[in-house]
Amino acid sequence: MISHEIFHTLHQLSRHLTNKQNEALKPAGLYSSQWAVIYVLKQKGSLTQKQLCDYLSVEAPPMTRTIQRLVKQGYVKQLPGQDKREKHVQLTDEALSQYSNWEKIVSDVNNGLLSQFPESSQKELFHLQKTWLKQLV
Amino acid sequence: MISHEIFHTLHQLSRHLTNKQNEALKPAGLYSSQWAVIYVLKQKGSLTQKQLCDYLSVEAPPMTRTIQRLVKQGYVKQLPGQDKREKHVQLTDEALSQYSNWEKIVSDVNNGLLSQFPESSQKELFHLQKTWLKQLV
DNA sequence: GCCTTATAGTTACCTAGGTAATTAATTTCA
DNA sequence: TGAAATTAATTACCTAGGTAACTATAAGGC
Repeated sequence: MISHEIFHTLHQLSRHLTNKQNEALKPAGLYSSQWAVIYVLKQKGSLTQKQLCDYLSVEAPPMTRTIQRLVKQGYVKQLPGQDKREKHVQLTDEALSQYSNWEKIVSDVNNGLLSQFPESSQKELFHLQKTWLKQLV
Repeated sequence: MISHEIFHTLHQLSRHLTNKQNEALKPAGLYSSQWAVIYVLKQKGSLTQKQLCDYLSVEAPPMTRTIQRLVKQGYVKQLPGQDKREKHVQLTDEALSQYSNWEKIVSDVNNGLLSQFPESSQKELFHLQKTWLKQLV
């Protein structure tokens, strides 16, 4: 019965990686959950909170909190949409000007975490994860 | 730059699996974090909280909370050790008598989550995860 | 022996993410 | 058109896990 071990190892890996990312982002005043939102917004431009939830597979309430913190820090603004229920979220100029710094911080920590792990293994792992996840969702 | 995708996929997988386990355990009145403790205690017999933290790679405060809930539910007891700072934790008879039910619940949900994922892939994924984790810790 | 340091556990407080219930705006449909 | 159902976002409250500060016990150095 290998299932228990797979789940446990995956859980530990996930926590470890998140912790390391948070540690690296701390000097920048950001948390990993905030970075995830910023990263998506940088690529997509403007999204409703619902769209952000769908992209990141997160429920609405935690998304509301993460965005409100980003708004308070001045990194994100919420614009009312045609549909008045929606809030269109986008990065501020301040966030755009800092993006490359943040991107470097995250790239560096990620590369450090992967540095001893051969690229072929990375690709294989990624492929397996993606395949499994696709079956589950 | 594959790193961001690996981290994101792994994070999503971990959340999804935990959510499914919690859902399955709900009728039994248990949470996945409690099950993790019970599972270790069943195999090891009696452990101090420190040892439990080390086995599960969890900090002391969340372990205290999880154990206190298990104590309140009558599934775990804390015995003072030779070293009076320590608390030796072990399963109660009540927990032992229910263990096989819980074990079946978790096995079933785990197997369900893995049912479409070939066993060779499971083994490969587990191997890669374990290898990576070993490098990180 | 005594004082300092280390360790086990707890408490308080933080982020991350989940469900349930609520509100306001939009759709649907009879 | 007007009532009912749906949807986007929020609020309140829960578990999960992290750090910092604290308490009580144990271990070491003098």
